[in-house]
Amino acid sequence: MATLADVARRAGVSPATASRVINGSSKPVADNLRERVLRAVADLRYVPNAHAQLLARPQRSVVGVVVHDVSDPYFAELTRGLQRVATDHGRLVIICNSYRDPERELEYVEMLRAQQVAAIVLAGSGYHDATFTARLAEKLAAYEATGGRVAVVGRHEHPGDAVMPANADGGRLLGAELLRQGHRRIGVVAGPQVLTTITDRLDGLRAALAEGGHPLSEERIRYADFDRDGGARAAGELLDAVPGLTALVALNDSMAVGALTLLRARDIPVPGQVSVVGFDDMPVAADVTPALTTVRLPLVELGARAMTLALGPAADRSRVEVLPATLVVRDSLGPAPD
Amino acid sequence: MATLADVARRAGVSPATASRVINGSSKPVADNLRERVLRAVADLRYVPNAHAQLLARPQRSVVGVVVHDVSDPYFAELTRGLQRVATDHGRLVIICNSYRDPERELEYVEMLRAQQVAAIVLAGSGYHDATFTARLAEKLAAYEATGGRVAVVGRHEHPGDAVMPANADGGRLLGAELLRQGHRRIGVVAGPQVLTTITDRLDGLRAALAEGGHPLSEERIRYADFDRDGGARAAGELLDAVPGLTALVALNDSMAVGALTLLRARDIPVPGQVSVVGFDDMPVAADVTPALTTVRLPLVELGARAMTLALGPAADRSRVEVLPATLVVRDSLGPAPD
DNA sequence: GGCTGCTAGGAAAGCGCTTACCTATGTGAT
DNA sequence: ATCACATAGGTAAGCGCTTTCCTAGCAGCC
Repeated sequence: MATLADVARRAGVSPATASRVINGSSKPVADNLRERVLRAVADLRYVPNAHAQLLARPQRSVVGVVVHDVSDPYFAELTRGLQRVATDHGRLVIICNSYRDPERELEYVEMLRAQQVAAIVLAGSGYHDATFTARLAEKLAAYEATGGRVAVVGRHEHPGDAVMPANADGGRLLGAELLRQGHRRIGVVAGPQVLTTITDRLDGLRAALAEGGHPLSEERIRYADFDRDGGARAAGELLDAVPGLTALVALNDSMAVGALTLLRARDIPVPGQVSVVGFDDMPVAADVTPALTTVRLPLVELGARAMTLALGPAADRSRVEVLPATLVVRDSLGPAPD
Repeated sequence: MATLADVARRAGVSPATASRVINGSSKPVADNLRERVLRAVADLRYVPNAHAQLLARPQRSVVGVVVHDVSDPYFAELTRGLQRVATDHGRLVIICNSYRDPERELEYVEMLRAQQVAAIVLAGSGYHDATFTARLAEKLAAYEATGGRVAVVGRHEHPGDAVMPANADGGRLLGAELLRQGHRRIGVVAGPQVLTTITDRLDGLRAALAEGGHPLSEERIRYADFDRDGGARAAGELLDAVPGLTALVALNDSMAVGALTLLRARDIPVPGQVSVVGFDDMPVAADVTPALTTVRLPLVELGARAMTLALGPAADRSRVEVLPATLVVRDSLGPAPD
């Protein structure tokens, strides 16, 4: 690897001068020297060593992002927003998949700190686990103490900057619409109960149903894995457990698709006999038949805002932005049968 | 940020000793000293500066990945394989989205070189553009000259290690199956013609049809954008241009879904009147109605193999692994109507 | 022509770490 | 008791870069 010294030697100047030319320093350099340096750079295919640069002038050029899993469409969208803003700021981004393992999340924060990243964005859902939350907060504080910036998306663990989707509002929208269409016997296909995202959505749904005079009873909620199979299984259990069920609320679209699959397998018409609604408005929601009624979260925007907070000027106090949820009406929800 | 020197001072030892206990060096250290160092590390929440470490002992801990777009399910899957292996090797991964912009790809290679990443994995499709290919090869060579490792997935540009999906075989499988089911008037919804992935798939399809005695005529191919809208538009044009068309081959699943949408909008039964096949077997392929017959590519495996090559021992000569494509039969392909 | 005052370029320190090399201590053998 | 040797721990160099500080050279002025 060619070094600055190599370039300087070849150009017949001091490393200081070479550095000044390469970084376009404010200090003026004679044109002939400048040219010689530039030629040497080209000849040697010199690229400055980012680590040495960082050591000499602490100006971080990489940001870290911790998500549950980039290959999940939810995080793929979120990440797109994060990346866009990071790229606009000239930053590279390290993406870490925690696969919903809190321990791994902690490890990654540590590794990112060691990498001296400019900022860490933690995306995903928080956990109902006080011990973990405390340890995470502690690690983040240690990182921030060294000048790092932190922003979280969709989770509450951090006392600083946060961008939140209106999960509870989304649940509320769904509940209200279901009631409006006459549904009373409603089953809920929920994800893992430890995730705050799930409980937030559920809280909104509960509130809307209670306000409408038809409170949700706990035995009509099934906590399952956050994917198709989990959705199908939970839907099956609910169908068996609740006679006369007219609607299924899945707390994300993957589970809703699973529920749809199960209903088709049982030859139950959707929405003729049972309506299904999802959450997140993933691309798949529009592609299935019937197309899913769901709640749209501005994921790209959420990611973009989070990265903007993380990379923009630090605020003296914590900023929390909430981005609205909207109902997307498609075919999978219809009026309740008599 | 606490430094090694801080730790050493607090523990009352030299930086050398502190370094030795922290890195578990082979040199033995007395237990009481070791303990004091460890306590100091804990007290100060010391995390070694990865850049300084890298400068002192050139042992890269980060790898770079360049993809078209992580939020595209194709790359999401690929990336999952890449990440898994990188994580197993204890490496963090920087993911760069080129958004199919060759210029940006080049820039990223440069930035990754500056970051001294241990390896660069270039994923996606190559371009039919000799100038670009040469420039890319040159940049990669410069990077490799500094000890970096390079592997490519799904592209031919690199003289070294490569992992390839059997794109042509996939096209061939589709062609053969179409013929077997009696289809003769076949339209092709292709992606951008500059992508080698597209032309490879097309070549396989062409070969199979030609071997079956029904060569594909060029006016039955429409090059469009690689997404739903492109697929819908191209499908519409083909339907209008080719009377009696009985099958539509889309060169990826997104375009196939677009085609399906268009056919439904025109009330054309699938596969009753027109069959549709896709490529890639993305999750959505199983979710649409009718479920898509498509070609499965082992994407996770492809990514994993590429990262394994990139992180494993260097070979003296280039290794090219081809991973097989398989036909996934679902409902969207039926026999040709009379 | 001699002085001041500026400027372009170089020398060198230092960022945080690892490690080769050296010193001082303790051990065992004689 | 003396010496040789092994060994724990320290000293310092150096990784590649930036930047402060300094020097040498020059122009401009009286």
